[in-house]
Amino acid sequence: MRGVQTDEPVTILTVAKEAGVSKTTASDALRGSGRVSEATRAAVAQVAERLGYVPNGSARHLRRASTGTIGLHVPEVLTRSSYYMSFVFGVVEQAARHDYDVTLITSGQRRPRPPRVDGLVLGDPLGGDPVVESLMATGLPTVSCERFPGDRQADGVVWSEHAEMLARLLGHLRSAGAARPALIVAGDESDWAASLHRGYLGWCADQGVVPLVRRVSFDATGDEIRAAARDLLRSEPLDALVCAPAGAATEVAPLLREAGGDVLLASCVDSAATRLADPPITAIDLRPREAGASCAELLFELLAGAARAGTERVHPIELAVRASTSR
Amino acid sequence: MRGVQTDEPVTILTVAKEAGVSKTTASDALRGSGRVSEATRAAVAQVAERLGYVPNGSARHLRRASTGTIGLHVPEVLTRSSYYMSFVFGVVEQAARHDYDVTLITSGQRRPRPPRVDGLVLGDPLGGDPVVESLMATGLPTVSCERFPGDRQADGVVWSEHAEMLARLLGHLRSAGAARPALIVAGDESDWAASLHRGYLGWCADQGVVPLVRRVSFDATGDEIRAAARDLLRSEPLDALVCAPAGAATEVAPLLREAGGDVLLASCVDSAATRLADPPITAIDLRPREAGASCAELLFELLAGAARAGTERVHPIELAVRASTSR
DNA sequence: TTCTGATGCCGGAACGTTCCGGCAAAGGTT
DNA sequence: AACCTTTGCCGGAACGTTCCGGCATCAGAA
Repeated sequence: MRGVQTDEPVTILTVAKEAGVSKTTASDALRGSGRVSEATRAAVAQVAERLGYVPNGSARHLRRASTGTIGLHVPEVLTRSSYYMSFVFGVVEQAARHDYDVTLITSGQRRPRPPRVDGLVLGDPLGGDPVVESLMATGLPTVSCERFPGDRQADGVVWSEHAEMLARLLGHLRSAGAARPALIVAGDESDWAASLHRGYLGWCADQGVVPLVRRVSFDATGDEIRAAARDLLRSEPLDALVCAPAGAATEVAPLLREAGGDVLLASCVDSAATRLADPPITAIDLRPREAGASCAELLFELLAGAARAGTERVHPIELAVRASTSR
Repeated sequence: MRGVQTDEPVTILTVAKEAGVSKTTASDALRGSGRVSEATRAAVAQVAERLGYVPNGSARHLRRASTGTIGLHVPEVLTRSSYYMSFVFGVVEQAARHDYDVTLITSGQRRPRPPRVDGLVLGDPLGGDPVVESLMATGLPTVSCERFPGDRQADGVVWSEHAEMLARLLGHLRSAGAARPALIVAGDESDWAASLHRGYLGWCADQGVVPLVRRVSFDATGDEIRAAARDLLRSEPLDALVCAPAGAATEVAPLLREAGGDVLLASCVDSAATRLADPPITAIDLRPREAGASCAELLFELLAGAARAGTERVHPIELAVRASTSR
């Protein structure tokens, strides 16, 4: 059995002819538009099903002046992080549900003009990123995951309560015996890092704790992060350390272990690496796949006019407490 | 500045009119088809550039009876593995280079009929996977990464010399003092695991070593893999362990450490987790991103007729020797 | 009966591109 | 000079869909 019939494509004209109606009626019946009797609609639908009719996307998009595609941008620098990978999958999955394709836009390739897409999803837009700036300037409907750290915001924003969750994490550390948890966090070019920093300072102020922060660059290497951790270990008697950047916690874990001292360790980004570390590392699960899906969903609502520009949505995140933060 | 001109789309007719030629000539000039003088070609190209002309993909695909999209399938069970994520990015990147979009096909969603794509890339097709079977039956040009463990093969195959590389790894372990390296590997539903198993047995036969293998399921959990490792530790005095499944090595590392015994450890799949483990774990770098790109490239050559069905290509992989395999 | 409006269906145009066939002019060959 | 070939360009058709406007038919109201 060779499988499907590859001989000739079945178009709406084939369906119409077979059902004994005009192409207009066939189209209306299948689309639910126009005026068609229930009997005809059912008959056409059945014929379409039987023939295995699949509408030609190109023709539809040409007629409709849409592309059937959304663009997705994630910061190039962290492309390899599993967070963004999951995020991408979430977007793709949700887009597929709406019969949309996704075109990946990387910072790497120069982008002289707006891409042929109906809308854009920006994952963690960085302030000052020229590609993001140019995408925001296209005027296309846009949804960003986390706020854009600039003057102008995207038409839709999906964000999470990072500051609040960090406060919960810090509270957990304190109840586990840490008097003064330290923080390693990136600069304010991403709204996520900025929120964490702000949340940390706020918690410290509330609790009467003297802040202990080291800042690293957004695309910090393992060496840079270890240097920051070593610096913390040198300067103070450290009892707990929260690492914001993805992968940072696993990178400093060996350092803390060999330093002895029983330092509690937590990460602001959960991943397979933190889950499988020895001991497993307490982390904030950002649920990236669901975040991606949520961004895509909001974009489609914007495109359909079901949501209006300026809509913001909170994406719930979770705290996964593990062995690394118990004595 | 509001950015680009969103007023009215610039089509090939706009360009033609502006350049003072017909749409046919404009199209020929830009596409490089037909007969156009060099002077005209340059003039049209310049006008197109100036007006920021971007050809309408839908119209082109409609005319050309192509979709401008390729489908990509990866096993659902390991979607979260960073190997597949990198693989996907490799495919997307290469596709973008050819002005193609990529639609992700997951095993999850039921797929009643062939998707509207020009061709398919199958990452690690599993024998018996119904989705893979149905995709292979569509008759669409298909490239698989690793052979399909069934009767019929894809039109193009990109594969790596896993058996040979494993032999090299085993040789390295032996020269590091291991007399009888053990192997934890999945069953033969994937060609990759089957090759490793075969390669291991071959090496053992060559070297006069008695094989020591434990098999696990393809989507083995951490528990299943740890159970296999514990079983090995119990049965024999273990001096070296090679873990085939992605992530398996990092899962058994703590076990080996607490067992003492100084067991050498290596993984058949490199990842951030193995690189960052403590100590870093020797692993085979499958270069997934490049593998994805290679699959996509082969598919495009098949589509263009530049490669013929049945083409096979070897994708080079590398051995990364790290601290986990030295005494 | 005739008018009105709703209902069910349809023909044709349009979306922007590519490509087939054709036509005039220029150049080359007998 | 008559003929053929090449070159450069063009008009029109086609891809498959959606949608605007129109045309019957029929039921109910006048």
